[in-house]
Amino acid sequence: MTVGVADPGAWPAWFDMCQHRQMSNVNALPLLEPEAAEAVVPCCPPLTERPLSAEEAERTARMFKALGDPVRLRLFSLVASHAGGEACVCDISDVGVSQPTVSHHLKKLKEAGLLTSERRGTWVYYRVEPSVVAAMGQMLTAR
Amino acid sequence: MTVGVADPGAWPAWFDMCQHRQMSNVNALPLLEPEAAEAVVPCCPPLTERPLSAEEAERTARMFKALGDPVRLRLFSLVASHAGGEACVCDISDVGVSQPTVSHHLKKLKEAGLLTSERRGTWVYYRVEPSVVAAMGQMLTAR
DNA sequence: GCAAGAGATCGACGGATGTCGAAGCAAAGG
DNA sequence: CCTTTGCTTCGACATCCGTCGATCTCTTGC
Repeated sequence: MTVGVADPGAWPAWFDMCQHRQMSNVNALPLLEPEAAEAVVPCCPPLTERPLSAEEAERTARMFKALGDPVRLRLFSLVASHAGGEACVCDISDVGVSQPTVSHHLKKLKEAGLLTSERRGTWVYYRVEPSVVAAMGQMLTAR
Repeated sequence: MTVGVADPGAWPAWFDMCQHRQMSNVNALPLLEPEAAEAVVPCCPPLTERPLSAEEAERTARMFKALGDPVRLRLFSLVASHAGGEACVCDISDVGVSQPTVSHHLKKLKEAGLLTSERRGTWVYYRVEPSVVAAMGQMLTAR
């Protein structure tokens, strides 16, 4: 079954916030209602739009930090570029560190919301969480 | 005068690679010659395109790591969103840490290539390096 | 039930990193 | 020249973090 984000309390709250639409009029009430056609999008506005609050920075930094390690970055790109959109740990374990270390880094990526995992039989498969990655990309948008 | 990236040997090589044009008409060629029409492209391909090599991961992780600290992220967004595209240190020093610490983090951001600095009179102004930020954004592209 | 294989967790260790106060340096005025 | 102001550098310290070997858990197959 799907394991998903390891720590359930890690970022559900902000992710909900991030799901809010943000267009012209931010009259967007968080609850009910069939959201207006367009953007549920950005969550996190471009970093150029306005200064981040301390809390926003805290949450967001966690995601960037997850990609701030060479081994994790390789693991992530291995998963992201793997055929079928997912990869078994055994498929990506050859990054020059021990197996416990690989496991450790995959856990970090999961906690940051960048990956999800699912056990199927003997193997555990990881896949990327596109919405979170997209949100990060948004923040680096030119304007 | 312009200080630019602190350590000149930090990432010049790969940055050259990253400078290659990529769109139809980003004809803004810094130097001589109209290279073949289209894409010499992204420098850093999307992370989903292919697994990163160890060296690529090393270089790239340095940039993401720079944004992997809450204080640095706030400083970066303060500079990025500041009127005029630049900010004096005194304009952005109110992030809850001591002034030496602010200076330390700005240095890190500079070393990562995300910011440049220039002294004008008594003040030092920081501004973002758009091409580097864009390159990071590229890597988080959906495909 | 038991052995084997795939991953996760634990505990330990060493090096990296964020933080501060103190001191240094540079420009601008007196 | 000396002071003030803005910022960087230095040294010290505590914490975080990446790494590993050993161990544990879970699943499969005999």
